[in-house]
Amino acid sequence: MAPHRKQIAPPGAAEVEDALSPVSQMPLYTQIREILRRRILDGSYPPHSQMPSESQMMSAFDVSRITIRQALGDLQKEGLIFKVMGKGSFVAKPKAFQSLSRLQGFGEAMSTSGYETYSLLLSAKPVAASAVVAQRLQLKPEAPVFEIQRLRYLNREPISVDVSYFPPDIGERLTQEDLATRDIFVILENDLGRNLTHADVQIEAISADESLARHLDIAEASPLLRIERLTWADDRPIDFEFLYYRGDAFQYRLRIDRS
Amino acid sequence: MAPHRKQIAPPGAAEVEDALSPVSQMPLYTQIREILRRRILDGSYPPHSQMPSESQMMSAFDVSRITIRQALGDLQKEGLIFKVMGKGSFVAKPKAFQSLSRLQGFGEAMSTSGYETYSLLLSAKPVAASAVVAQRLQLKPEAPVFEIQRLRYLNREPISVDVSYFPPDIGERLTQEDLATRDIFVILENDLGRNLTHADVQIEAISADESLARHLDIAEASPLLRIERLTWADDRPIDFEFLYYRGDAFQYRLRIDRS
DNA sequence: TTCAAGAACCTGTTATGACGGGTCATGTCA
DNA sequence: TGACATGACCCGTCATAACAGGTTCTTGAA
Repeated sequence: MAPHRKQIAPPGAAEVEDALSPVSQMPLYTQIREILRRRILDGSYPPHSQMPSESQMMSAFDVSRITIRQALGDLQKEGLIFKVMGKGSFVAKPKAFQSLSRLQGFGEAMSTSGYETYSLLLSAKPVAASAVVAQRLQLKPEAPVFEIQRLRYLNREPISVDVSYFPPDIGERLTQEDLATRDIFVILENDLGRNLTHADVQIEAISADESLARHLDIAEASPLLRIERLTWADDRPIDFEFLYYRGDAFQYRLRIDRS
Repeated sequence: MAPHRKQIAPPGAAEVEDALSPVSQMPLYTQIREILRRRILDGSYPPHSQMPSESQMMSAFDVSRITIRQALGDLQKEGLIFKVMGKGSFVAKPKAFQSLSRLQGFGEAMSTSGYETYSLLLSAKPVAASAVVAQRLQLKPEAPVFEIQRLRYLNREPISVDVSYFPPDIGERLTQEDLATRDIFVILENDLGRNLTHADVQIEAISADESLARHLDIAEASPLLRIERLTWADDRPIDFEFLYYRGDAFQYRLRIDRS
């Protein structure tokens, strides 16, 4: 048999509840995972409800169990569902703290708090992806990427250095936009029509090196928040950023729920 | 064949580099995952080094590829290794991290990642609440509160100083518990029957002062993550903490959703 | 009627086999 | 010598097949 690259749209099968991406390049388990995610988020599968069993999904999507399990496993590790042996898979309680931890651009977040922000474009040029950048953006090492370096100001004081990496096509389009006053998130969504879904964030503390200290107008070795943020649009990484915030001028705030 | 419940210690096979748990109940992939984790943590597989290929591990452990892949997949999810298609699996730069998506105690979070933690009790005594502490715990300034200072270790290295404030009744009961090895969260929930609901968190970067530097065995002015965390139980603030994490050894990770 | 043994499902674990597609070293040909 | 083709090797994806062990409902015996 030739299982590979089979797409999930079965010929003339109207009884399958969901028409999957017709000619998608994505793996089957990814397609199924996204369908299930959509059903959970739009309420088709309400919180605490039991999902169809693995064998039911095997029939519904016409794939093997290993494929279903990979999709479910992804959702489980995300925390969207949980499984109970002998019983089935269930929709987890939805996170109710999104108000305080929404994926927002810096300007978006600050302007709603009444702060005044703008950016100084330090550089915008194509470069070869470093190992980390390539891995995060799912590209080959040394693949061409677009690098944008900005210095962000809050109330006329420099507060952060942002180094962002984009796939080449996106980066080119961004240079035509007004990066000084507009958030990249807003440009990606409104002008480029990308559907931002979520971001993975890492936060740590480092010392400012000479370059960062000069840009941020602080002493060398001052403490900085270093944030690594990978933003996803429809399950494609679209924006990988290093953000260096002045430790004396910025705080990250959020609310965390006990599951 | 009867593959299930086979243990990994092959009869009289001395050439297998690692004698696996002889009569373990654990699944094979779990055993293999833990062996690989130990090799990474003890330096047998140094950071950035390439690990044996999946087929080599298949032979070495005498299991099928799906089993190896499940073990490697777990380690990858944890961030302990990363894979590059066409090349192989590699050991990631080690750095402890904690997910911010769930409200967890430090020990809870670390032990699920296979790290070893314990605490050294620096002090535990009643004090008068400072302005900030009183405001957060909704008490009058100078009201009596219970202060607990601990030095937390991760893999035998000091990683954070925790200063916690509790209402007096709670503080007294906590001193009777084993604060060295048990999470305060767990004690509050299980022993004191409190229903933890959420926490408000602030994160910033600061420089280590002399006292923190001495406790954490780092140079003065090294970068630290300073976390202020107010934990709530049924809409009453119950635990206010200052956490000072070494910037070179710890990071926070989270996923933020758009909308 | 009560209770225990199954039956029927469910997820967990594992083996085997296959093909797709990326990486890299090597050898061949111009 | 240099560019290119090739093959060995590696991870990614997917199918099929089994058995282990937990949950739940049915059924038959005491």
